[in-house]
Amino acid sequence: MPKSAFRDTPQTEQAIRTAAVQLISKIGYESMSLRQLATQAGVNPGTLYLYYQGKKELLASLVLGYLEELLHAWRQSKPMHSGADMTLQAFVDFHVRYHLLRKEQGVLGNMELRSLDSEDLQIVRQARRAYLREIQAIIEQGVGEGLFDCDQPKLLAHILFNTLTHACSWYRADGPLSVDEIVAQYSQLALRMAGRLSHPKPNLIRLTS
Amino acid sequence: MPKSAFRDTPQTEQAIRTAAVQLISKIGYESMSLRQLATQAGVNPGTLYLYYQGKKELLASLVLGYLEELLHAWRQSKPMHSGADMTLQAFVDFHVRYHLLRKEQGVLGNMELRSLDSEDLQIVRQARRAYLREIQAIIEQGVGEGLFDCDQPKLLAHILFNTLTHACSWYRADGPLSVDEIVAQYSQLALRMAGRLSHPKPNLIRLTS
Amino acid sequence: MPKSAFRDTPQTEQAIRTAAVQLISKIGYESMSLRQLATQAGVNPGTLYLYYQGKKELLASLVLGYLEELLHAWRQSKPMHSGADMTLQAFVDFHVRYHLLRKEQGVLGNMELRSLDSEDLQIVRQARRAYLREIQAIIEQGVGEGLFDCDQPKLLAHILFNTLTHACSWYRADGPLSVDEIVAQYSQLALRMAGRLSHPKPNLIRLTS
Amino acid sequence: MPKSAFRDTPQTEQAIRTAAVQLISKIGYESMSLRQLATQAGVNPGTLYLYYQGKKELLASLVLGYLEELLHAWRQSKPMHSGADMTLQAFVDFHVRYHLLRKEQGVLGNMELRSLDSEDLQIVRQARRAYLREIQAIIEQGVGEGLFDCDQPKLLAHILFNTLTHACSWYRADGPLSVDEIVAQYSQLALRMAGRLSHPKPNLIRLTS
DNA sequence: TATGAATGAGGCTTCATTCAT
DNA sequence: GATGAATGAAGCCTCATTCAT
Repeated sequence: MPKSAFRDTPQTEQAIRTAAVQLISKIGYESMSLRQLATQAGVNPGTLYLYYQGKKELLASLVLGYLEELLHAWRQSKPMHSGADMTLQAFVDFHVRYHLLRKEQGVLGNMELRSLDSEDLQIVRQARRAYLREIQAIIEQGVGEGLFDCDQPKLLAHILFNTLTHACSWYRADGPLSVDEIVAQYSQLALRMAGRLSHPKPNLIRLTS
Repeated sequence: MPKSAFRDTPQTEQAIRTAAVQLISKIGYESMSLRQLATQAGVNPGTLYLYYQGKKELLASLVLGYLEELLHAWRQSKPMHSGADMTLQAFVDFHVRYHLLRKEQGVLGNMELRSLDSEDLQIVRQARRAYLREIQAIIEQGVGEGLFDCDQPKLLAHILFNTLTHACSWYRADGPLSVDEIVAQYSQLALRMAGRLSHPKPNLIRLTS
Repeated sequence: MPKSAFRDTPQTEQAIRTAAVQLISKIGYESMSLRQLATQAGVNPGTLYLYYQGKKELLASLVLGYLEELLHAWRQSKPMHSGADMTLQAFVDFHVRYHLLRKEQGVLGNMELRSLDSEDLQIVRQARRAYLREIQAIIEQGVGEGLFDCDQPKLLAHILFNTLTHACSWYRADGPLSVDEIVAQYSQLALRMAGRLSHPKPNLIRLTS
Repeated sequence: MPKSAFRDTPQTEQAIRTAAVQLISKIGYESMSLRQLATQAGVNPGTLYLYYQGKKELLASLVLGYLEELLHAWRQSKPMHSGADMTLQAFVDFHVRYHLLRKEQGVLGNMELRSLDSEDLQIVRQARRAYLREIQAIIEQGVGEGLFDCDQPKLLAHILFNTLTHACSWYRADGPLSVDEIVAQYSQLALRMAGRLSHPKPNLIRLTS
């Protein structure tokens, strides 16, 4: 499983990115000082500027990297030729599991992006939209198949993303629920939110995607 | 509709609180400087310290005030002697509407509270738990009545709070959906998440809560 | 034993003065905030300005009061018609005892007066000089009587004042030396510093002061 | 004449230390703002924090440096194999001259150390004690040699330090007394305070310290 | 006489950032 | 590619002081 676009990034930059994600998830982006980050990454504060133009660009890059990797990973693991209900379950499994195992990344997924420049913001939003479209597509497929009932697939995709990502804000490895159990919970929840019909209308002939 | 404990708060303090909520919702707590806040509130920076011991205590007070007012308002408006499905709908209606009309407050409901002292944090968490218990109670009532299907009511309450509050992070007054429509969407969603049974098992005699 | 010029000072002002001396001796003049002082004195910060024009004037008044009271008290207790050696001993007894029993005042006696306005400074210095002249007079009397040996009486007075007042900076009520023992130590020291002659030159007729 | 441990300190730090000693001696530690200090040292306020953790640590370092340099310098210049009276005179000569030529340092020697952290305070006190022990040793040697009469050598050392250091609080280069004359005055004073016996008891065999 | 709310200035400190080496 | 010293701006907070009541 490739580490996405940052596979062959120099060691120093990886150290910075890893340290940044950890720090941001622990104390928040605004609270993280670049001195702290540099210390944690084991480099000099000035070094950060060899890789990023400033604190904001670093954040943009992290969020973007997160979203791109997420999308990439999902595309790798999503099932082909499945019914929408199966695909949705696969998605929930993927998304929740991905974040529970990378709790630090979760904060990037739910982060308020108020700190970004509007330019960076647009790029990030685009990447986010690409991922949301994947969810939306599943829902629309399900509606088309008569499996789901949803009249605002785009909105639901947005809400689902928020709800699923939220898992990692309360999950504790030593909590009462295992990862599998949590995934199961969210899986059920997602199907319900999508209005999965117990008895799909089988006769309806769907012609469009 | 009571304005909570801060109804008869001195004019200056109200100005501070209002300005703080607006600023925090716009640029975030960490990004808000007390100079900014003072300017927006129309007072001198030093004046803030006549009302709060510091920036953190201000945040704690705001979040606490928000949670207490929220709980109070809900207790005022919640229907008595209704079935759990009706009550849940009433709750969604109340909670979503409340936040859509007070978008700035919404950020307080979803805010990471990393900035708080552990003492303040505990108080805030307690207030939050009190509100979550209200949701949990509805779900449990519904399960008891054979209307809902949920084996983790506490968790669902937590998730519901997050999902519903999330509404105000994307709602635009000039967007395509009206408040009523949004409320309807979330209402349906909430019922689904609670596993509302189309055909509740009427004959089943429930003895336990 | 009258409390000097501040005998019939209003209760509030006395509370302020007492609190101020205590606070200054404990944390220093610069470190003492007027809020602290007001709190300790049990009054409102604004009230201080009914009695003093500002922080500096308060200090000037305290130091002045201290010096005047000191001079007054010494004049009350100094022996008449004694030899200079007896008088010096009486002085040391008085001065050291006075300060050991009023440790807080001691700081006023050794305080750097850098914070004062030059006008206040002059007044304070004048009062200080008046007290120093008392010491100087004793020394000069002793020299005249052939009891002491000192060619810089004014300087010695200055040094003596410093040395004796210094006592209260190290004295602890629970230390190994009693007040009486300390007084005895300083008494001996003072006589030695004044060059007390074991065998005063008795035949020398002194005509000048 | 070694410049102590701070001889080969970077230029910037030396500028800070020098400026700090000057400012503190002129207006006092509490009154000195770090902005003032930075300006005087020709650096940016933030630069101070590259060398010291805060204002208090700076003071601790200055006082400690002063005491260590003082002790070092004295150990360099103290005579060997002299009688206690000669050594005491050498000490007074050294100590008074040292401070008259470095009036700014004098304030460090007499400073109230209320502003220090208790940890720093302990270190400073230890350094101070080391220097006082040098004085005490001279006195005790003199007593042992039958030259001095003093039953509280430790106390006398303390008082002597205060009295001698006090010189620089009134000395003016343009005053009536030259440095040599002042040294002579204090030299006589110190011998007297030590109870120098005109006719030491030569036959008395001293066995104890 | 005394208060309490408010102020403007300035305190110490830390920030993101730069740049010569 | 990386550093360490330095900066200017700004952070939170506290100060002495004023003034309507």
